[in-house]
Amino acid sequence: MTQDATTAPPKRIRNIAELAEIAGVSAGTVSRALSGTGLISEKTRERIRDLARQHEFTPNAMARNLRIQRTGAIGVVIPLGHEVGQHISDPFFMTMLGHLADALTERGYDLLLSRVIPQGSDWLDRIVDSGRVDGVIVIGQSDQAATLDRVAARYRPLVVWGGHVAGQVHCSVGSDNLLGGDIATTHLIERGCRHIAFFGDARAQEIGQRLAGCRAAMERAGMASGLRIFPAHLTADDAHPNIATFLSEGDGRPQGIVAVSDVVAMSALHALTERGVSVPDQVRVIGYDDLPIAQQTVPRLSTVHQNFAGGAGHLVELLLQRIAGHDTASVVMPPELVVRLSS
Amino acid sequence: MTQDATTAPPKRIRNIAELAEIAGVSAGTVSRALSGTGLISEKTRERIRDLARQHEFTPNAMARNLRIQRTGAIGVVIPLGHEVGQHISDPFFMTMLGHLADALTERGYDLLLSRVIPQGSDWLDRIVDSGRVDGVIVIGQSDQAATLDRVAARYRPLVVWGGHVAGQVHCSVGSDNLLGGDIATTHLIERGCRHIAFFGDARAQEIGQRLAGCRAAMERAGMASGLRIFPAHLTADDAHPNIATFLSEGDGRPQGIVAVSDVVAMSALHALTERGVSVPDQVRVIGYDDLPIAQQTVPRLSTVHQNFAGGAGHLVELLLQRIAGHDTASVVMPPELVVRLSS
DNA sequence: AGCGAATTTGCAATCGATTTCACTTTCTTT
DNA sequence: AAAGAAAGTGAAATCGATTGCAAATTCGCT
Repeated sequence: MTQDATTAPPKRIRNIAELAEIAGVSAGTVSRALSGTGLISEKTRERIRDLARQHEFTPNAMARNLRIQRTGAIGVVIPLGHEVGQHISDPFFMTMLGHLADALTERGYDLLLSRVIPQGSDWLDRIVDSGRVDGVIVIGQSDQAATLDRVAARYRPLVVWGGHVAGQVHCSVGSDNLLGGDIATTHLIERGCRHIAFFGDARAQEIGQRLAGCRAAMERAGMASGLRIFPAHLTADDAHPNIATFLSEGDGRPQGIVAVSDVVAMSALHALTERGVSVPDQVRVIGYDDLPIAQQTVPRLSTVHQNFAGGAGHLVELLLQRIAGHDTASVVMPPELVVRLSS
Repeated sequence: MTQDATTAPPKRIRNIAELAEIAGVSAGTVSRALSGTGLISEKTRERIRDLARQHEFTPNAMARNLRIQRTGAIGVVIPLGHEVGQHISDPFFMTMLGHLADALTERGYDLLLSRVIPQGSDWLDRIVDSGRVDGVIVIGQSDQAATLDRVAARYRPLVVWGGHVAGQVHCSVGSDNLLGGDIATTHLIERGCRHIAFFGDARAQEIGQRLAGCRAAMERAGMASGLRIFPAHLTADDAHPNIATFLSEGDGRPQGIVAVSDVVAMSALHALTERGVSVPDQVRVIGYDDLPIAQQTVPRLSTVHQNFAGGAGHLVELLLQRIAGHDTASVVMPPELVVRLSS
């Protein structure tokens, strides 16, 4: 069985030393030729690179990482804290993840995905101390603000997607949830809603902020008592029972729903239409996030736009700054009201 | 500034040797105590573990990986080949990714995400040869079957989500696309459609198979000439122009649409309702995948169910088998017709 | 041709944990 | 109490690439 030497190598090279032997040089020289760093003559560099290509040899990444003390990977953590039922396939996470994958790939980093259900308080320590990543991005604060602050105090390359509160230790990127909740509610008030229902579980920090914004708007309009809270989970299915309760209140029920996310809003929309309640005529609905699906609902969903692409860019940018040893301030982006047909 | 010794360690331990010095033992003993392997007395093990906990010390993963020659990470690759516009946030990828994350985490593996736009034919080689992962899962064959086969011939721990064709080299897990296309089409025929439109770009292997199934069903019904093909992209926005063309055919237009995915179907639904075409009365629509969003459309989408959870489980299971050195056969799962309200 | 300067290359230490082998300590058993 | 078995521990080699330093080669110039 004869093989073409240029396409099928006779023997697989396992490490830099073996290639060095074939090339008749030392391991150090091979390293310099392949990595591009260090002084080396153009001639031997080309010769060794050709040889490496012929033998389909790639230097072992683990050894390299150990030596240069960096991994070239960023950990992206999705904590599913207050929401046991919440799944990683939630469109919100996925939209964020997609943008992060783009931004990180562009800068030459790999993305190590961890989906954790925080138990105790050392879930994040395990990740940052694992030595597998150069930095960590946490998507969403959930109800873990204390843990985030504690770890951030000792581990610099950490940034978090979420809300900002005065005095927080960790560096965060996110939109102004207070303002977001406010403009969503104000919008419904302007459309004539006197009683408003807030669908969301306020144990998560960001959501608590949106609720606060919602409250502020109601108070400003002198309608503080018109706010009713339904602790809807973020999963689509869980919204249905809440809708049932909601409808059971008959004519005294709220005329507007401020949903904590587009997914919850979508679920509410669906449950309402199924029961013959017309949106927006009988009940107005507004979501939060402005995910791609918000444009595909019937009627098309009004919502509060969060700039995910920009946010992902900020997250990565700030993280690289922190990896480089610089200090960074949190970023708060302004949310934007997008009025479509559901409100 | 006095610090509580149990919560705030005086000095950060950098490696196993430093901890060994504090404990008054050798590095080897610390390794044995922490890793759980090897003979060691229960007493010293506990003592060293306590010490490690106090000092918040975790052994360096890169060094460990280098020594034991495994990374504990699986590469998950999303090739965006024939669909330039296709985004990682496509719900299909995300659903799959979510299930994979679950299955891998459960088995103690990390997930290294790569989103690649295949250029040339070495995109996959770079990943499998990077030395950063113990195995690779590719989500979707796109139009890269040749590359997959070539790499699979030399790199064992590789499994692919997608269709199966006779003689293929790589190990795949997926549903029977031919049958899936067939039952979707047959269903529309049974509902009285004489002319049928196929929305999808057949350059991708799986989609070509679905189209073939569609053709087979039409021929069996003696309606081979009633099939029209629209090369719709998988992105939501791209479907609109196709719908426009579709509608411009007036009364001679097809009465049924076989969409290549739920996303395309959703987009079609939306475009149709927006133009006042009633579904399913005037046009029947059936999707493919049965993503969570299929239950949230109006009207709720009929579709061909793919078992993603089971598929992800199979992918991981087979991959681990192959990592262990065993050989594995491809898995073809039966698709299932789910009739809801759009057909 | 010869000398010093500028490049290249080789040698060996290093990153941090694992593991074999040899040695010491402890425990059984008669 | 002594011999043998069993268990625990330490020293050193190992995984594979990088890099500071020294040695060797090439180059330029008179």
